[in-house]
Amino acid sequence: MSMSIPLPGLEAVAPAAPARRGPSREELLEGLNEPQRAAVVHEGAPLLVVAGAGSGKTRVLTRRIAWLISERRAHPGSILAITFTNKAAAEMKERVEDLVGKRARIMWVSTFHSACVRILRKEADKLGYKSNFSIYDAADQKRLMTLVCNDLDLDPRRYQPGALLHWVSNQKNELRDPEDATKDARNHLEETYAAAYTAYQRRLREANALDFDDLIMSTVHLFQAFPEVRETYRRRFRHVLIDEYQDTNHAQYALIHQLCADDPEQSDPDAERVEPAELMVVGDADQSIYAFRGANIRNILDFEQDFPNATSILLEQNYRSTQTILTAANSVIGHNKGRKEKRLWSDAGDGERIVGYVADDERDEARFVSEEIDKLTDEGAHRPGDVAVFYRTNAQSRVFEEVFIRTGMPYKVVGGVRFYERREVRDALAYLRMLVNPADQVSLRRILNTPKRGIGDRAVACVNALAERDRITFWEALRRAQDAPGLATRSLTQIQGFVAMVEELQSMVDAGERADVVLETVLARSGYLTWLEESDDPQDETRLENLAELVAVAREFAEDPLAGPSADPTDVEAGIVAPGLADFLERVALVADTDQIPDDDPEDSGVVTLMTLHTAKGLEFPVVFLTGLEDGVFPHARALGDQPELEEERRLAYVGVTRARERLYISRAVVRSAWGAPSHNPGSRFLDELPVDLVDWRRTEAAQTRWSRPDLSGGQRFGEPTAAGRRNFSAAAVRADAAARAKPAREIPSLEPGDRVLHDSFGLGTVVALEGAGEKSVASIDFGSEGVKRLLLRYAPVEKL
DNA sequence: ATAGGTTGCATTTTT
DNA sequence: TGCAACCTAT
Repeated sequence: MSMSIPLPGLEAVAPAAPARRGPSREELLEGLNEPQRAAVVHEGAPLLVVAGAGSGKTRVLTRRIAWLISERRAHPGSILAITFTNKAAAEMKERVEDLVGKRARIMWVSTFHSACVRILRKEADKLGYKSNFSIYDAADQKRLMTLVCNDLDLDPRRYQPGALLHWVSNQKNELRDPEDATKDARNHLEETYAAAYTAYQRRLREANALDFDDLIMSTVHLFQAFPEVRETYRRRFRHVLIDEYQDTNHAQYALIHQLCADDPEQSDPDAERVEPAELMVVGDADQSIYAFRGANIRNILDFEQDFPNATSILLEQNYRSTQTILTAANSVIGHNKGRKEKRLWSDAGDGERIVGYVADDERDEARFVSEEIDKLTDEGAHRPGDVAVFYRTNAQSRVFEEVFIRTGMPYKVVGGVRFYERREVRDALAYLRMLVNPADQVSLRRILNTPKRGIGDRAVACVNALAERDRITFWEALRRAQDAPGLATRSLTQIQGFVAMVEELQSMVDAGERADVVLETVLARSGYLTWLEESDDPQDETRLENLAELVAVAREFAEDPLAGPSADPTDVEAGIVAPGLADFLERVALVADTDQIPDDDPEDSGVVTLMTLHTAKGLEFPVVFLTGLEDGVFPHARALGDQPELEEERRLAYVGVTRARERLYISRAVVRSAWGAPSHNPGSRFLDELPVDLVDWRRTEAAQTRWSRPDLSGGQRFGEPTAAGRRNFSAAAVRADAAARAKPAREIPSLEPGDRVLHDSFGLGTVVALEGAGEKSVASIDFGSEGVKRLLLRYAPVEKL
């Protein structure tokens, strides 16, 4: 009989007698309001905590976990808590640890993705993966999809990798595998998409890689296909807590369901019935702003139907903002249809009125913001670090930066190009990834000729041809490059040098060398450092610094005994594993960034924070400027004609407003330059949804139109350069044509159907047909997986073999 | 192999 | 307008 079996290692560290006396009941409930307490002590049925903005949901989560451990004697290893960021997970863990001590460490507090990776590493073989699989992020996905598009010879104008990936992501979020997608394709477009999905997924598998969406989907599929595995985890996790439930997608919902709902098909009917885990989800439908990424607001709206007997608790008391700000927020969000009524309230008093400003243009708006911050700091009321400026799109940050630089206002833009997205950082990580997982073709090909070592497209094509002929991985083909037909001796020598270097580095990894040491060796041995050092591009200076930073991150990681989301603390504490290179890579793949948000150090006055509204979610600032409140900007133009999208924009506005603690400013520009031409924008409809008496308009449109009326002919004049650009286009085409004609004709290989040829980028091919003669001769050549191409022989870099 | 020109693109992005 | 990716000419 299979009783509840803890996972290996659990008993080993289960503290025999926790010496430390836990917190008392009173301590755990101290300072909580009634509904918060109810949520903390709730037992049994699934619980939905509807937590309005600033209502103390993190407190509820941490206290509840502490309560479970210390009052209800739950084993910490039986707790699974899911948050949306690793940062939030780390904070939560720390806070629980403060309450109940070190034993809290063996809880699983992580993101969906980290938790799934942990499960998948253990069970990878069941799905036909190796446990050293790579995790592909957006950039890797794009590279891979681009390869697929070339493979399938898709018209790049009709089928863009980005659009295909978006579609694939949706499929995965809906748990639909390539077969499902193919089966249900309704038209040619969908068939093509499904074919791309199929090929993309095959390539991922060949690379022993999973993308972000796969992490969730594969775990769900694993639990579906292997009931005994599912049961293991169902038995293990007796308490499941999910934060930000409104942002879950269907796949994540399914995963929760597999763990926490009644299991109709328990694998062993004789087994003692496993009671479903106790589930608590926390969220706020009004703050659901990620539908565009697959989040499904229905998950939270339908919770009570999805989980029978569910109860819900409403947290409406806000501990963050003034009543004025909350009334404004309630009023705006009240315009959304079909939402469950919720009214935030505070006993902190009304506070300041909201300040409104209508600017002439975006410059004027930025100037107003800057001056207003100056005033606040001069008065001593606030420091720059208290202030945040929010906007709808990243492009809007530019004017603020320009004006802030000029006025000497210290600021920081959060978002934009991130550390781990920088080219040099990605290169370095690609090296590390291919060392751990040589099948990882995307990483391997990225660094094969970076820095330049004379392994160009042509050599790659030859090796790739060999890989396909012999059905081996690209890496295997590199090792056997001497067998590759058509490979120049020089290229072969280079490849052999590369292979030797990689094998040497791999032996370091196999010996368990620390991540930072491997990284430093990679950078030195590959010639990457020398390459940057010898470059005269001033940007490469920064690149070197970034790499130094990356090494520092790796070192810090290697020295942290509890590092690595994959490293089960259970194992680490038992001395089974130390964090290695693979763990470092996992951290880097799953953790967005080293903290971008400036921390609030009371010692210095800090800097103004600039960010998009999306990034602002979960944060709070004493002073908030909500800018660009114009129809077409915010709400965004693409949402104007669409009710659901408009409601999501409104939730975004709600999120923005509720970030403010004391002072809220709202502003808009009458004229705003949007890519080239200036446009006249009407005020945001959200402005009309604010109670009039709450807003102190410092300047209105009436006041400003009197001075300057937007000049429509001016707009046309601005439009002209575009037309000039169009003319340019044809002139350039003519020039290019002339240049082509002037160029001496290249020698045209005489070909016959059946001839074998080598093409610089398509690799090996067979001539299928010929048309035309002399300079106009065109050959149709079958390049195998690259497809049949029609090539004008005068230009095509083909060589008869 | 690489610079320079050309084209096309332009919401939001916790993982 | 500003950029990034791509292509092409050297």
